[in-house]
Amino acid sequence: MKGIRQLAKHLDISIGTVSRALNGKADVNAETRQRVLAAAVELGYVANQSGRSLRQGTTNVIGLMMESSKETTENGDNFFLGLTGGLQSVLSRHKLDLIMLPCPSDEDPTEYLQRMVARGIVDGMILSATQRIDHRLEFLSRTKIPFVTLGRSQSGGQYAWIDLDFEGVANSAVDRLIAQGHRRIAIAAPSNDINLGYIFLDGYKRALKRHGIAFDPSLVLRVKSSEQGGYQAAHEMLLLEDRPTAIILIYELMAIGLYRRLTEAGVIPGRDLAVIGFREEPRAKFLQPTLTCFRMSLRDLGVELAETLLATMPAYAPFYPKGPSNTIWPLELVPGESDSFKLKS
Amino acid sequence: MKGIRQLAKHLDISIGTVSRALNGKADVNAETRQRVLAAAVELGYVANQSGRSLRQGTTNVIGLMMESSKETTENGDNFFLGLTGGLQSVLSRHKLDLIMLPCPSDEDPTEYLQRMVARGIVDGMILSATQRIDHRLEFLSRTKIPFVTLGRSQSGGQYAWIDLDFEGVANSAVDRLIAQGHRRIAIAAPSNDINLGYIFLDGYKRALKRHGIAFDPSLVLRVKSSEQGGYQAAHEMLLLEDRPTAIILIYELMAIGLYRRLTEAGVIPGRDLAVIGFREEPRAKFLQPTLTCFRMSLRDLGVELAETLLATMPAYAPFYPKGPSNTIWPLELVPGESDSFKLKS
DNA sequence: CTGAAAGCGCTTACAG
DNA sequence: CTGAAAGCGCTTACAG
Repeated sequence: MKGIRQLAKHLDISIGTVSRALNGKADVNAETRQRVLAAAVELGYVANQSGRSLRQGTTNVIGLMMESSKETTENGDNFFLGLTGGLQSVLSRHKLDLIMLPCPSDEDPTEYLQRMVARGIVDGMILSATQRIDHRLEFLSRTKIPFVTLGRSQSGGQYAWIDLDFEGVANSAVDRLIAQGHRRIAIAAPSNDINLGYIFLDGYKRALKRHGIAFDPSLVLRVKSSEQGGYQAAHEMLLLEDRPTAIILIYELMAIGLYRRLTEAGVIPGRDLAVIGFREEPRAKFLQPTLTCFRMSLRDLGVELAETLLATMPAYAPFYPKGPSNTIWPLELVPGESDSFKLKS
Repeated sequence: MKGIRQLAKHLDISIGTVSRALNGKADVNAETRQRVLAAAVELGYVANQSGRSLRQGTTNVIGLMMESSKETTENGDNFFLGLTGGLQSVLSRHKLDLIMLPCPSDEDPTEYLQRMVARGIVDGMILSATQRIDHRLEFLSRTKIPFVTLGRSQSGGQYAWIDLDFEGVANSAVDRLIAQGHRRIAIAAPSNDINLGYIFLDGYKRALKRHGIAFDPSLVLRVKSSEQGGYQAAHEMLLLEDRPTAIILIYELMAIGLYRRLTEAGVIPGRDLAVIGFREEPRAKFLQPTLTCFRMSLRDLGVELAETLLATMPAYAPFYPKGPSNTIWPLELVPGESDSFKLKS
């Protein structure tokens, strides 16, 4: 005999009472509860999750899906680990555990997600790397699994999401560069179908328009979201006939590769070319000259993601009355030396 | 009605036959099996994991425990994502799923592990960041949960582990530096209680002894396993009265911070100071001059970890007859420019 | 306040 | 080859 039955026998009471005591139900004698709690600690008893899940229909587990693409893996990405702290601080309030689900790079993300959901190992999902057309969202909407995404999509209809303020970043960056006299401003955008690339490009176009500058497609450099991509972007930019005087990057690690290619070519950031990076990154802090970029708290973002998800789950919605929400997450400009020069006109 | 019952009703057969067909049991009529399989796909049926787990006593899930310490998080760590590909390629052979379990930095790792194990959400565990004294190993040994660790420990008695060949790295690095005329060789070792620091230090001492060089404790720089730690190591080294002519690093990202501090001080790696880094890292590939370091395949290591774990699990041991094993994982030296100069004597 | 019992969704001996 | 039934470990109406 094992499990709750053993514990009940040990205490010479019924398993029902043990369960109620352990789960903090009100109608349990205070002394009985103490005895049960003490015995549970003593015998190291913790309720088997499969038994609970089967009975309750919930697993008390929230999944964070990650796509371990080759690109991500090779370049390192502390993004997810950075989120977990904030996520867990919220989830632990409700005794929910967080697990990370790495989708193998050779498996279709939608199929992987379907498998995980159908197996019933999570009560809710947090998705990232949202694609412009993302079948995962339709699937989750259809099967009524609570979820929140980091990143907007054209798919999925009404759903909860949080996304970075790409529009704001594009505006700040373009305004700043134009104030310094720049007119030819390139951007390095991801070459895949991730939605943020499209959103950023739109923001960039609108910002240019506001300043009466014509959009030049040749200044949009499509590269991988990686250091190598940054290197590639610099390389392609240097080959342009009418070379831009400034560049905005849309992935944090691009700056490292970009600096390297520029250095090879004798082009000095902040003197010969204005560079504005994306998210502030410890690894990019060591760049010389220091990079102008944007700051945000991964932990706070994790908190917001968790609260937004819980707001969509009936069992927790009362605690988070805001309901399923869509949030644009602000980033704060951190001035560096990489764009601190006025263009001679 | 839902689940297997609904599927069975739809097909007008018993749930037992549905289950047997789905699970590939031999004693099912071929045509029946086809019908079941087709219907399952059509209706999107996948067996509920809680039901299976409860009945079978296994979850078909393997956990990879990660400690998202502040240090790790801030510096980014693609190490785990790099392992997942190899891990999953093995686990998927047996229809096992991999989940990553991030231990919150404010929770005791042993307690976190106990909670996860007691809840019964995994059949086996992969541990990392092994400490010299690591209570997790004793706990897992005691409760007979199959596990493998990345990193040796003094705890836990007989158990399966894989560890990097720190001794080999120390030997190669020291031999190489001494061949170039170096006698004062510093090392930057982690300041926490992680076991690899101790093992590396031992290897380093033995290598020095082999060459008849006295060990000088002041040349052991205890710093954080991060870029900042590398910066700190360079800083401390520059303050030493009798400055070393070479330094060996024990964490891959230290090189980046170290280079930065050296550059600030006008000390050029590969000319004024020989530097040998640890694991080859895409992020460190951009360093100039190129870093001498050690290469290994994270994917292959993932494969080995998974196979070693499965060898300890009765249900899978027949496929991996090597049994619970201890493996020293080799690393291959990749010569760079950072130590390619002969010391004038 | 407590106990006895039902039942969550599966898999698997067992009977035929 | 298939069906009927037991039972994995829990929680929770229900009865007292």
